[in-house]
Amino acid sequence: MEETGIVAPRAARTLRRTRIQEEKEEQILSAALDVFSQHGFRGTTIDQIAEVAGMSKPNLLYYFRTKEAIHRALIDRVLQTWLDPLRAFDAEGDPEQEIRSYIRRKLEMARDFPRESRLFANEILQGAPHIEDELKGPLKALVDEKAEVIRTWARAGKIAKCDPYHLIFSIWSTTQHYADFDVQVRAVLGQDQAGEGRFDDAARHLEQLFLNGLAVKRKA
Amino acid sequence: MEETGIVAPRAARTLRRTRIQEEKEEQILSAALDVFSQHGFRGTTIDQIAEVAGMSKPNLLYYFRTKEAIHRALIDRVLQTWLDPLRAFDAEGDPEQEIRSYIRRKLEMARDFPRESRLFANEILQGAPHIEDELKGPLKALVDEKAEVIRTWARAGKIAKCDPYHLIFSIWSTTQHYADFDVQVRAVLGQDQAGEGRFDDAARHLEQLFLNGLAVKRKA
DNA sequence: TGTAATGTTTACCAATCGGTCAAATTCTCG
DNA sequence: CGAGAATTTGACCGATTGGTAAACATTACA
Repeated sequence: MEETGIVAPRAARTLRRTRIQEEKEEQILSAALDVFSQHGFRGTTIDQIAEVAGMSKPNLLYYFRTKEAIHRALIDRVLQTWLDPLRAFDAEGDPEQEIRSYIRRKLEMARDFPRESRLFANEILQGAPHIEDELKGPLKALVDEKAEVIRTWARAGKIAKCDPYHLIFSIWSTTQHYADFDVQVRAVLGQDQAGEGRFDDAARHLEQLFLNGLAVKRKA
Repeated sequence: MEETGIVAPRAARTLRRTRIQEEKEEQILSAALDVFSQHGFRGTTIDQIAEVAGMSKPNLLYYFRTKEAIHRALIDRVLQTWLDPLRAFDAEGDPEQEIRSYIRRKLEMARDFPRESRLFANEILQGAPHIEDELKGPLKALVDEKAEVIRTWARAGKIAKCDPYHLIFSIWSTTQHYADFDVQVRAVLGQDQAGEGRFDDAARHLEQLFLNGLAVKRKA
């Protein structure tokens, strides 16, 4: 019946959102982000979310009627902001600077919103049952558009010829790796890298990698 | 009581494995790989595995006493082979060729063993509760060793100076992306890329990326 | 202040969860 | 074949699952 992710409380007659509604829904979504991003949709229980959110299960279900509704609300919200950096990709800008800042922005998101990244990763890993249409529609359209920009740069000789789609995949995977595989990254780097310094190192490394590669040889 | 992942059937008095044991355990592990890699540990039910394996739940539990035992057996097996390509990294070899074939090997694994890759990704996403020690011990040791090799190459001027750890992360993430994020990759590329051609494109792209970067500018 | 709408809790439900058990069946090997 | 081991099954268990019903408490607002 309901189509929206965020569902009005059952008893609600009005369409306006109360202060309490605002607060509680925020609590729930934050708690759900914690749990969903770690255990995936099926591995998450409503009781778990309710406990993290600090409320009883029926109370939680007063705001979101089903587990799916919570999940969809989260996914919608994340999808909306997740592609902003790519949207910011400017065809008129300087290629080097555009790529550099795209990498930096994606890396900042991995650092500042790791739960969102993992939620997305979990969804894709499970075969994207809830967002297949989003991927094939809006996402593909956006990537197609930006791929054309990159291709133009390459044709103009501003960057080396390359497959723009796989280039985008490479930027996505390398940056999101620091959110999704954080545990592994920490384990390998050891605790000397306890702080956030690894993100600066990663930024330097990725900028060099994408702009210069390993410089083993040159075509020209 | 039991420490091993693969548990001998309860009634077994002998230590030898029967032909049936061999077959059934293989069926179970393959089915479990399907389900675990898609839904993670907590999202997977024994009934599900049993159904995919084509046997009853009690029958399955005759071969593996608990859900955890199945999962551990799988993880152990995957961990063992997953790092083989990195182990093959040869300090004496030609840097360009070593990196090239490492990328190719990892990409082949993403193509041929996507379930294994996703199982691993799921485990890491969930905070690596079952393999933290493996990561901090054997994995870190191996990476430390190979990082030193890369550093030596850089010092000898054979490749550009770079952070070897983040270089390895980059290779891992870009290659595994084609297994873990397969749905997204397919969605973005469209069905024209229905076959396995995307792996060849990816190989070409990644070789160029890592060896030449985008060649926007040169240090020298 | 009163009252209707909003919010919360306790008790509960059917279905599914991981796992057990004993009986029934099939296999192996002398 | 026959006997003992190995395998398979159905019936079952307590705990947990997603979700509901209704009584109760609180809030907003006329």
